[in-house]
Amino acid sequence: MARPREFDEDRVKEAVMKVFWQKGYEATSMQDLVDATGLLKGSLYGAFGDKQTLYMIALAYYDLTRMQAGIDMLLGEGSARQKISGLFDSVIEAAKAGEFAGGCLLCNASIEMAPVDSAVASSVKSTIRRFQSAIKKAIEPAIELSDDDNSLSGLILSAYFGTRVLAKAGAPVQMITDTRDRCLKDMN
Amino acid sequence: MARPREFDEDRVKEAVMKVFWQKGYEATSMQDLVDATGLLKGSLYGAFGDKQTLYMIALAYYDLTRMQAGIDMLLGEGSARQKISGLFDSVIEAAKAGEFAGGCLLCNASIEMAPVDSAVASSVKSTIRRFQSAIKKAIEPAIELSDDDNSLSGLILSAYFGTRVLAKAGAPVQMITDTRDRCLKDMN
DNA sequence: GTTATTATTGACCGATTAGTCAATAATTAT
DNA sequence: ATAATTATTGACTAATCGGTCAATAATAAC
Repeated sequence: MARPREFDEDRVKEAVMKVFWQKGYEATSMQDLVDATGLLKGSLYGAFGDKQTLYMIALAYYDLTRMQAGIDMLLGEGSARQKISGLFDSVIEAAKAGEFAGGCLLCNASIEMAPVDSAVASSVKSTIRRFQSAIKKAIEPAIELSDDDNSLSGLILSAYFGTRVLAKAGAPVQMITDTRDRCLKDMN
Repeated sequence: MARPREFDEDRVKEAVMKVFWQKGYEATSMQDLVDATGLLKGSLYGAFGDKQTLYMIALAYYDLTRMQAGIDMLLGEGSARQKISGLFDSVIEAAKAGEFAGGCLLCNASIEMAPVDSAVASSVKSTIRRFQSAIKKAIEPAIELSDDDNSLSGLILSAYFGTRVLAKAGAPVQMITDTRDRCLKDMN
């Protein structure tokens, strides 16, 4: 009963996400999003909303695609060691591939936007909770009964975010492998 | 032989640093710096240079004051456990005090600027190296001879940056104390 | 074919951006 | 006093910012 859209919604979300992922919120202009999506400004506003809304959509899409892939891996087949090792290996691969300097949109959003945008803060916190839960489940079989699994999952979570920061800083990959190896050592 | 400056250089650096620390590079306007320093735009440009140069100055001042304080603590008196505990306690205190959401300018710069500004990248990498060296020295007395002190210092470094991210995301303080406690457990 | 509805288009807006500059002021050396 | 030098001032610029909107186009229902 109306004119149909000429674009694929997911392709636009993916393109928007990648721009925010790579450049951050403030450094991204609406023109950047126009260039990346192929849509004109009016269409972007009409279909999705303003810049802040687009950022929330990008964040949700990152959670749905990238973070969920990690969570699925943590909850899937394999030993605890394999899973935690895989977590850090994905950071190493991203850093080597130069995928946006090995960065993580969730991490970037935590630093740039969460402190000044409560909607971002609550979205980020929710993803972090799910992520830590998955880590906790993944390491459960490997820790001693006397151990506190909260503290080890907390350490792995922190270390994971930390390696994302180090990767962006251009620190040597060695630092990431060191971090990974020492985390694995805690799981014998 | 010429008109003397009316401002104290360090006070201006401190003010500039705090604005960049709190808001990041892109979200900070020259007007923000004018407001924070009390200097007019022309004076800022004349005395220090453009926005990018001011950011580098802020970064150097952060290193000189905040990071160096941490390094001095790590290299000073006290047991290894006390020092590493103190590292994370400073994050907890900053998070509780709400000091710019517990953030760290070095960490922010790593994420926002290092990937797009090689001068920032090299400055950040240099500070990170000094910081890890201090951590390594601090834990040396506490680790077994068979241990690889590189990997433990790498883990602590990653975990430290990670807690900075978590603090900015507004994650519960529990996550930071968990991380701290588990790091200390590795040093028995 | 006509109507209703929605998508696309690109010109347009006021505000803000980083940065410049000529005029003026304050100092020291002579 | 005068000259030389540097700091302060605030008006100014061109470009870019996020966001709007009326006109046009494309579809489905009737």
